[in-house]
Amino acid sequence: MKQEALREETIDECGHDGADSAAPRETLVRIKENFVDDSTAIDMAELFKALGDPTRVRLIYALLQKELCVHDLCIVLDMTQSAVSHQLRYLRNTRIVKRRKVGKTVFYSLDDRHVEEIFAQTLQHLRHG
Amino acid sequence: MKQEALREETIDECGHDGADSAAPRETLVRIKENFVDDSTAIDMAELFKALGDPTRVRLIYALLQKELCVHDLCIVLDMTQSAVSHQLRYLRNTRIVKRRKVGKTVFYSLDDRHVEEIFAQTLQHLRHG
DNA sequence: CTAACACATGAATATATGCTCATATATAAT
DNA sequence: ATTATATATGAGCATATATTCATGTGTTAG
Repeated sequence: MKQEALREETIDECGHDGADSAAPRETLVRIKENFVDDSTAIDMAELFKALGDPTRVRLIYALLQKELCVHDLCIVLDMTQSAVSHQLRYLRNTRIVKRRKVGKTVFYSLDDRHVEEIFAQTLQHLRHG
Repeated sequence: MKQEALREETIDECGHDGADSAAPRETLVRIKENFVDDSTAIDMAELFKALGDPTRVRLIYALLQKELCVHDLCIVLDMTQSAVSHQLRYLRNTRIVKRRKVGKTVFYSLDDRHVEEIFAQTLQHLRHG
C-alpha cells in the first residue's frame, strides 16, 4: 500500500465494501462526523501527558493527602529541589496544582477536581485489578 | 540550598518545625509510609503516558464507537498506515487495545474497561467544564 | 545592610518519542 | 506461482522531555 496516497484518500475512494473486511462507507462517515475535534484530542492528550510521568504521579499522590511545601515534597519524593520545582511548574501550567505563598514558603495543593477523580479511580483500578 | 545534600537528607535531619513553614515531622513520616510504591507510580504513569498523545487519543476515541480495521482507522484519522500501525502497537503493548484477525484484515478494539471509563469521564469533564 | 533560606528558572545534556521511508510478513486472488 | 492486498516493523531523523548544574528572585533573620 502506498503511504503517500492515504493522505489524499477520501472515504468515497475507499474500496472497502467486502463482507467482513471493513466497515461500510456510511459507518465511517458517521464516525468521522462524530469524531473528536483536534483541539479536544489535544487537550485530553495534554492532560494525560501531565499525568504520564512517575515523578508527577508521585507529586500528585502526595498532594492528594495534604497540601505541602516544596521542601517537604523534596523530602517525601527524595529528589532535588530543582527537579521538584521544574515538575511543579509543569503541573501548575496544566492547572493541576495551585500554590499559596506564606512568607518564603510556597505551599502546593491540587487545583483540579477532575484530576483528583481520575487519579483516585485509576489508583483503585490498579490496586485490585 | 545544597542540591546534593537533599539526596542524603532524612526526615529526622529536616529542620522544618516552624509554625506554618512546613508540616510536622510525623506528618511527613505518615505520608512517606502511606506513599505509593515506585512500581505503582510507574504503572500509573505508563498508563497515562499511553493516553498522552493526540493520535492515540483519537484512535481510542474511534474504537470507543466501534471495532475497526487498520485501514479504516487510517481513513478516520487521516494518517499513514505506518504511523497508525506503530501507535496501535503501542496501545497493544500497554493492553489498551486488542486485535482480531479475519483473513488479511486485522480488527482492533478496546481491551481495557478501566481506560474506557477514565477516557469517557475525562471527555465529559472537558466538554462541560 | 548582609547573610541565610526557600523557591524558580535558563542552559545543557541524555534519553524518549512520533513520524517517515523502505521493507517484511501473511493472506487472498488470478 | 505470481501478483495484489492488509498489516507489521526496523532504521533514521527531528522534536520533546526529565534531570542536573548554576544562578536568579524574593523573604526573613541578625
